[in-house]
Amino acid sequence: MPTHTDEHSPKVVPENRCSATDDEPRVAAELSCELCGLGPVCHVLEYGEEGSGVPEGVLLRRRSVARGQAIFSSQEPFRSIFAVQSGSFKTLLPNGPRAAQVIGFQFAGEVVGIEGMAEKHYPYTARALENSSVCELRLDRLPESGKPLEALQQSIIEMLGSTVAFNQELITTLIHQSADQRIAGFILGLSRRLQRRGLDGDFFVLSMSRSDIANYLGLASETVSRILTRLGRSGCIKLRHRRVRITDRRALERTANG
Amino acid sequence: MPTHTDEHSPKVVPENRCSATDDEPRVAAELSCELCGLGPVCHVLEYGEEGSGVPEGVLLRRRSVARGQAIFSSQEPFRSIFAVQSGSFKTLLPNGPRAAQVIGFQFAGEVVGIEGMAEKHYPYTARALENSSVCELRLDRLPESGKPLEALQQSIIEMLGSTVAFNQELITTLIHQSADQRIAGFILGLSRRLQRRGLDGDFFVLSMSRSDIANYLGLASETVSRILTRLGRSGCIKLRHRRVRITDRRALERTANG
DNA sequence: GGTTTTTATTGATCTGGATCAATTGAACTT
DNA sequence: AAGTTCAATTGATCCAGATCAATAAAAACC
Repeated sequence: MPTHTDEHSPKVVPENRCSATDDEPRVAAELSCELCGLGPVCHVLEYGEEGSGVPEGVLLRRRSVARGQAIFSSQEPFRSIFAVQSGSFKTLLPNGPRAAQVIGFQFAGEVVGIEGMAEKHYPYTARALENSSVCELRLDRLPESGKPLEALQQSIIEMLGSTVAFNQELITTLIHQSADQRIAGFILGLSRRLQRRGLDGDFFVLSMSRSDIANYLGLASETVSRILTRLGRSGCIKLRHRRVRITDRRALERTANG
Repeated sequence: MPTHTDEHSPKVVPENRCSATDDEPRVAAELSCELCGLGPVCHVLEYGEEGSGVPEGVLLRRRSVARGQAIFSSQEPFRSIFAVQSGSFKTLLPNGPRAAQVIGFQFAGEVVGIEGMAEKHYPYTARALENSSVCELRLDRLPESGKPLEALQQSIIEMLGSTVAFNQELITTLIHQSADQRIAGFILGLSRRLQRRGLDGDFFVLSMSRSDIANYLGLASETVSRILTRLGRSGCIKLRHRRVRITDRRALERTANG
């Protein structure tokens, strides 16, 4: 009988919870181009510059994506890379008979789909975790545009390089870290990524489910749940549903480093 | 890392032969350029063509590397990508206070170091597992050579793309597969990679230690040892010291798939 | 050759996190 | 407001693989 709730805490929000005044952010604001990871690429293409002569819509297009909808699917022929303008996505690698493997999450300002450029087909599916919007860059139309490719390719190389680095980090994490370390590190990672794009890194919404997190980190969803509440009890974070507030970053970092 | 598909038949007779008397192969033969993963790149640069006009030694250089020696180290500024001509290497990601993480193995015909191109510094150290030789391609000298970059960059993009794909596979493996599956899959993977370069895929030498394998697969070295002998007892492989012969590929594949 | 050092095998025990199972709670529908 | 459905929490149990420990076998060295 887990009724430790009522006796001592009348109507007060429990310690490890966010205060009731923290409203859910209704619709995420779109990120400005300066903070976007596609920035360098767009700059090469002279978007955002005055009188660039390239008609908007040929190479660059904005789309909104409903929660649960995919912007592209695994095996589809490659056409475009996308930058998240608002909202968030998960990427899924098909995994034979088993359920798909979550191999990444993307937030505002981050780029999805470059891997497709190398392989000619998207290797994974990208699915919106909430109502979102993206910038689509039609790379397959680039030759027609008459733009020089060299600088663009260099940007692509750099983006692929950071993807490799990120994945190698993840591999190390999966091999060496305990479940607690992984989850503390995951929260910190999200926080830093949001901050990099000028968003709030201390209070944010986990747009993905517990089982998405579990799948991504190689854990059971029950374990994720347990550890999140434990992190709440130990004062590192305040957690309510999918809203997280980092209350003791130091302690969280200590947990992440073992 | 698997890069592109070969259409030529093997020209090199590998020294790690299939003799019943288990002789240690003394010095592995060097791989021909047709079977090398750098092939497309070299082709772009018109190496191997008659009268290419580019003096050998400016862009391309051959080096031999003693066992235990590093061809480049993590954090060093990027200069070259390398193709393994003979022998084998492991790549090591520094991992804070802990021992370095093995993030990959490279064999004849495979390419090492491209990730450095994106980051301007090598992210990892590449160390020879045995006496080996490499082809060094001085990409930093490329601008001076007056060669067009576009096609080369496209090859780099493709190589980085397959690295990403390979790592994402590895992540899935680490998350979903049991220790037995990982090791069976590891052996099969080595076998396929050797075959792709025209080498013997049924009998080969594990040039890396049990703990290198363990580190790479996220296991304890004792577990690797135990499972290897178990695979031996079940008739999938014959194992003596570091020499492996695949005796029942079917069964091995069944083990790898669970 | 013999001696030391490193690497691998095998056994015995222990544990982090998976799995099974039962509620509880949110978010949609109507 | 009351179902209905899906996500999350919490508890109890179990096991794959880590860890500890003790040889054994290669490789390296003199």
